[in-house]
Amino acid sequence: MKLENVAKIENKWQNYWDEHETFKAINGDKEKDPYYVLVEFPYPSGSGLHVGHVRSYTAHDAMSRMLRMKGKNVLFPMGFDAFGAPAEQYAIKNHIHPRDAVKENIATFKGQMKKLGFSFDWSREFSTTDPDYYKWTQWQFLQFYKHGMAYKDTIPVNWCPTCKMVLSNEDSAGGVCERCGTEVIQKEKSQWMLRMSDYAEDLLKGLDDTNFAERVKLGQINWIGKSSGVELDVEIIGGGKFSVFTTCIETVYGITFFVIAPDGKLIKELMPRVENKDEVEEYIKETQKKSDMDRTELNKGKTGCEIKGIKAINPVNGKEVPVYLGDFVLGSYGTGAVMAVPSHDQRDFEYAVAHNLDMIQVIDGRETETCAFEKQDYLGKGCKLINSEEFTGLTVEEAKEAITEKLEKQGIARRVNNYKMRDWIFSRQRFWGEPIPMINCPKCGWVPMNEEDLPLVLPDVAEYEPTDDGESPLAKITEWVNCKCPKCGAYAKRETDTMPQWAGSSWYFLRFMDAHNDKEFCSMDAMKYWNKVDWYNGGMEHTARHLLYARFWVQMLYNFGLVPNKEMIWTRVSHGMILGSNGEKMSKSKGNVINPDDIVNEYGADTLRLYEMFIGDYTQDAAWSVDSLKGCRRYIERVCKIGDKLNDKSGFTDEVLVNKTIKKIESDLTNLKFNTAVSTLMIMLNEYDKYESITKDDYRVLLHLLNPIIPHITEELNEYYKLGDKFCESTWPVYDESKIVEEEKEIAVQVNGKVRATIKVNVNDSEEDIKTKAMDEENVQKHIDGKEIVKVIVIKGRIVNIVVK
RNA sequence: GCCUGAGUGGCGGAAUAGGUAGACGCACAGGACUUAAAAUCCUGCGAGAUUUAACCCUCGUGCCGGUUCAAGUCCGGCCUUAGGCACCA
Repeated sequence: MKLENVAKIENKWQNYWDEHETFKAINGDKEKDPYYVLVEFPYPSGSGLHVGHVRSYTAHDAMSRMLRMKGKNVLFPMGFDAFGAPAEQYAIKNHIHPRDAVKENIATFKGQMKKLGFSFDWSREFSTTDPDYYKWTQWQFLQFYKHGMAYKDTIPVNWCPTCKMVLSNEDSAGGVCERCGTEVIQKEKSQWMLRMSDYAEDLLKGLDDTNFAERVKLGQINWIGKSSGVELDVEIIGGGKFSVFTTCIETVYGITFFVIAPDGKLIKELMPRVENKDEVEEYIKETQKKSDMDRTELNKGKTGCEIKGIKAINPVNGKEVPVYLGDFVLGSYGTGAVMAVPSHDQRDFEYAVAHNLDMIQVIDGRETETCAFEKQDYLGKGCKLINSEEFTGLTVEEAKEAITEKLEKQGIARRVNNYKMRDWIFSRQRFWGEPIPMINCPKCGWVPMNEEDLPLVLPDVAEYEPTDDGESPLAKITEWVNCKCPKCGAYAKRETDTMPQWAGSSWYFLRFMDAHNDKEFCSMDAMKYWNKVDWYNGGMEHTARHLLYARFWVQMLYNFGLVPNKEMIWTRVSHGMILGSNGEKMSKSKGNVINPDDIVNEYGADTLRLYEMFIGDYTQDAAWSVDSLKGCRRYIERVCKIGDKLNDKSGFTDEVLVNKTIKKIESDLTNLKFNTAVSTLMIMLNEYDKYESITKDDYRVLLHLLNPIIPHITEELNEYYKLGDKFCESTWPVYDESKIVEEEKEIAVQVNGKVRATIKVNVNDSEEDIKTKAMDEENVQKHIDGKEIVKVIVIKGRIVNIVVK
C-alpha cells in the first residue's frame, strides 16, 4: 500500500475507537487484572499542547495499548488542572470569566489529544474547576479541618506595596515585584495552614511502600530535610529562658554567644528588657524588607547587632555569654535561636569575625584561626575534645552521647528531630481557585460549612482585581461574602481566600477511579479495585512538591479511614524535556517552539509518535530534529510498501527473529526503553527487506508490535491486507522462549583481551570443542605462536580469552 | 557550597549480569534508476599507520590511577555540563 491521505486514515480509526468506546475501563471487572497508568493531567494553557506532552502521553499510551492486548483492564485517564493564576490574569486582561477561557482551552487541548490517537478513557474526563469535582476538594478540606489538620495562623507573605498584592515566591523573584518592579516586603497575614510537618516522619517512612526511582525518593527526602539533634534550654540572666537546636552538642563548651532570629517570636518577648531598643527595632525592620532571596544571596555578610541587657548562661559551665540578633537565623526553623560556636561552624565564625567576638576551640585536629573546623571534617576521624572539662579527651562520637546523656538527666535537653519541611500555606488571595468552605461568625468564630451545602461555587462576576489591602477579589463581592452562621444563624462572613493550585492535583488520581460518583469523592470499592496508580508519569519539576503534597493528602485521608492504602502511587517516573533544535528550552521568545499540530498536519500523528519515541532515552532531555523526524516518516512508508511483497503462505520465515523481537518489545515497553523498541522494529523490517517475499504472519506480527506506538496506520494496513482481527480487539502475540535460542552463534576469540578472531559455535559444543576451534584460527595462532599459554577462559555462548606470556 | 543526573563518531543515540564498543537512525560520499532533478534502491562511513588491494596492526567511550583473563560498565581521585536546593543550626 502506498501511504497517502494520512489524515483520513487517522481520522477513520480515531472515530472507530470513539464510537466503540474501545478504551473504556470497567470498574470492578473481575475477569481481568486492573492496571492503572497515569500521566500528569495538563494545565490547559492558551498556547495549546506542547511536544513535550506528546512524548509522555505517547509513551504511556503505547504501554497501555500493549497491556490491554495482554489482557489487563487498563485505566488510562485524562483530565485538566485548570485553576491557577495564568487563567485569572488572562481573564482580567480580556474581561471574560476565567471559566470561559478555560473551557475554550480545554476544547483545544482535547481536540489535539484526539488527533494524536491517545487511548484515554474519555468517559472519566473532568477538570479541577468543575463544581462537581471541587465540591469534593472542599469536602476533603472540611475533613482536614474537623480532624484538626487545618488551622489559621498569621505568617509573613510577599507583599508589593504598589500593586497592593500578595505575590507568590515566583512572582517576587529577586526581591522585586514582577509586575511593577517595586521592592517586595514581608507582611503579616492570616492564612489557612495544613499541618504537614506533623506528617514529616510518615512521609519519609511511606517511601518504603513505593517503588519510586531512587532519585525521586532522594528528592522527597531532601525536601523533608530531617536532621536529628538536641534541643537545649538556655537560662537568661535575670529570669526567663529560651531553647536552641543543635546537631553538634559536642561543641557545647565552645559557645561564645547566642544568635536569635529577628523574625521570630522570642525577640518580641524580650523587647521590654532590651536596652538598645532603637538599634534592635531598626534591624528587625530591615530584615522585614528583605525577601528570602536577599537574606540568602545578597547578604552573605553576617549582619546583626547585640541585644544589650540580655545575657544568657551556657548551661554546661555556667559561663555568661552575650546574645545577638542575626538574620542568618530563621524564625521558622528549629527554635528560632542558635548556640554559636565560631571555632566549629563557618557561619558562626564569620559572624564572630564581623562582630569581634571570642572563639573557643573544643575539638582538636586542626587550627581554627582562619576558618571553622566543621563537623563534616571532624566526624568519623577519631578527633578528640579539648577545653571541655570532664569530656576532654573523649572522641567526638563518645562526647556527643555523654554530653547529651548528662544534659538529659539534668532535664535541660531533649533529643529531637527537626525538619526543613514546614506546614503547608493553603490560602491564596485569588479568585480562580476552590473557595475555602469556612465561615467566620462573630459569635462562634470559624465554623465549617455544612457538607450538604457544598459545593460552594465561585460567583459569576466580571471583575477579578484584588482589593487594595490584598484580600482576595472575592472579598469585594458582598452578596457572596455575607451569609449566615451554620451553627447559630447569626450574620457572618465567608472566608474569601481560595485554595492553591496544588489542592486539586493532590487527589485527582483517586477521582479518576470513580469519576462520576455524586455521593462520595470516590467509592471505597473503586479504590480497592484499582488499588494503586501503577505508573505515574510527570515532569521532573513536580517530583518534589506535587508528589509530596499528593502523598500528604492521601496519608491524611488514610488516617481518617477514607482511602484503603497509605500510599496510593506505586511507581513514579519522569520524562526528559524536549528542547528546541538549538538545544535550548522551547520558548516563544527564543522562537524555537514546535507546535504538534503542524507536525500532525504535515507528517501525520503516527510519524510524530514514532519520532518522539525514537528521539532518545525517555528520561533524558532531547533536542528536536527535523531530519530525524523525516527518517521516521520514511520508515512508516517502508512498512506500508513491504505489504506489496506478501505471499499467501502462513507461518514465520524466521522464528528466531520473531520470537526475539516480541520479547524485546514487550520488555522495552514496560521498562521505558521506547527508543530501543523502535530500533528493534526497524531491524525487523530491515530483515524482511532481505526476503524474497513475506508471509501474512510475518507482516501481521510486525504491525502488531508496532501498533502500540503507531496505532492508526498499523490498523489500516492490517485491514487493507486482510491479515486478521483489529489490533485493538485482539490479544498480544506470545513468544516462545525455546525458539529464541540460536543453534549457531558467532563469538569472539581474544588473546590477552584483544579480539583476534570470531568463531561460530554450536549450542551443543563442549568447552573443549570451543577451545580447539578458537586455537585453530589462523590469526589466533599468529598471536600465541611461540608463547606460553597461561590459561584459556571460555564463557559459553559469549567469549573465549586466551592468556599468553 | 550541597544533592541528583549526564559526558561514547560529523549528529541523535545503542551496548542483559564486566565479555566482539559504535546497534538503529540522521547527515555525508560514491553508484544504480532518470533527459534531468526529487523520491527510491545498493555500497561505504571512529581516528591513524601500512598497502595495488584485502587481510592485518595501533589507538579510541571527559581526565588520572586501580581491580580483573577482560572495564563505556566496578573502585578511588579529579574536570566539564545540566537541573534542583541553598545561611536549615
